[in-house]
Amino acid sequence: MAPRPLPSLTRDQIVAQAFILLEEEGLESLSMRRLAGKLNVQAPALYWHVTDKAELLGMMARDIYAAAYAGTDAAQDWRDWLMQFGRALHASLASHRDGARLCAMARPPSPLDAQIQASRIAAPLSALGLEEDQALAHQAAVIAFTLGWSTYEANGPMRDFLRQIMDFDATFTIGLEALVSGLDLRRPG
Amino acid sequence: MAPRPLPSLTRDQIVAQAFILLEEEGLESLSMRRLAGKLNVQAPALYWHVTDKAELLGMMARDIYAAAYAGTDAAQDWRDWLMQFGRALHASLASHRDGARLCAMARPPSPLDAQIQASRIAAPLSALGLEEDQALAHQAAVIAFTLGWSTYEANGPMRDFLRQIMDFDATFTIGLEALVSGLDLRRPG
DNA sequence: ACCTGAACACCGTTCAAGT
DNA sequence: ACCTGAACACCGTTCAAGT
Repeated sequence: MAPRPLPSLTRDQIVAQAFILLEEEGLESLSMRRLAGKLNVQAPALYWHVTDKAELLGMMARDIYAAAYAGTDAAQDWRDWLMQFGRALHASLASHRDGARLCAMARPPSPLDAQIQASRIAAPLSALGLEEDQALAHQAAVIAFTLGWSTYEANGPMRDFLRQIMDFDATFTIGLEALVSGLDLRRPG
Repeated sequence: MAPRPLPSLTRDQIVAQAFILLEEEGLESLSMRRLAGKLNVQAPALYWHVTDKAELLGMMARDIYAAAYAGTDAAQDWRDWLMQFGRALHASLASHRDGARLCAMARPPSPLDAQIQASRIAAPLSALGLEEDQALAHQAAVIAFTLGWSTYEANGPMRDFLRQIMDFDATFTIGLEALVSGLDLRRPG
């Protein structure tokens, strides 16, 4: 009765619990009301910490991408970096139920200054010798391929069908290698 | 042959009206109730023609893919076919509001026999000399890349951000070319 | 065969009011 | 500052009943 404890909600707590709920029930059942229930709070309470559900999903997607960057170690060259990053993103998307669908529908949080953001994103590849334009284009290609692939992988019936006719993980790696090799061909020199 | 007393609903009508509603209001507002309203019918009436909303979305996704295949003409070789198909799919996804998100969440309709379906899908590339395994793997790679790319393109804030730092269409084509070239490298001979 | 009316069990979000 | 209670305007889906 009357549970009014000192620790109040934080955005991090909300996101963490949202991931738990996602794992347990799937994206369809990830509602603000259920999430609030898990946090022993009424649904409107969430709106003090978060502007709307889209922002919450955006924060979750941000975490999934962040895990991919964190899983990409120091690389020999930009091709190595892209391969590592593609595999890490693939793993990160697969590590959360409906991770790919979540990222497919999430809007990016806080549109900061585009140029600053761009050079931050390009930084790891720039450090390996790519110009910023190329760094962004190549990374976008790898993300698109990986997100698209993971989308199919996350689609139950589609996955069951494709599993019967190909080795899913091996074919992903082959495709990723093909993409990175192809990007290499376009390099001057 | 036998004349019907009144023109009743058909699945095709429902799908056609769903595309109109999608264009006008977006995926968020594509509800069974609104769709029924547009068809001058009550919502439960739709459930006589369609098992559920997921099936309806599946039929819409099927049409989007079908347009991509229809937009792929006779090709010189399998690389040409993949390039054409990638561009046609890109165009088809972009031609409907939220087309990529729709395909990302739709489940494929009617899981027929996997082997039969597989050879149907592989047919155009098999005719150009690819073995069925390669045909499926290469087509899956192109679809994944294109769907993933279109997903970002359809994401309003993300698109606005990326537009500032790259030429979206040109970079798509470059990535697609890189992917297909890279697949070519893996060909024996 | 095909559709309506009414209902069930939900949603996201707002907002005055409490603490 | 942080949360509740109550409400608004919706959802997808089921099902008995009508035609």
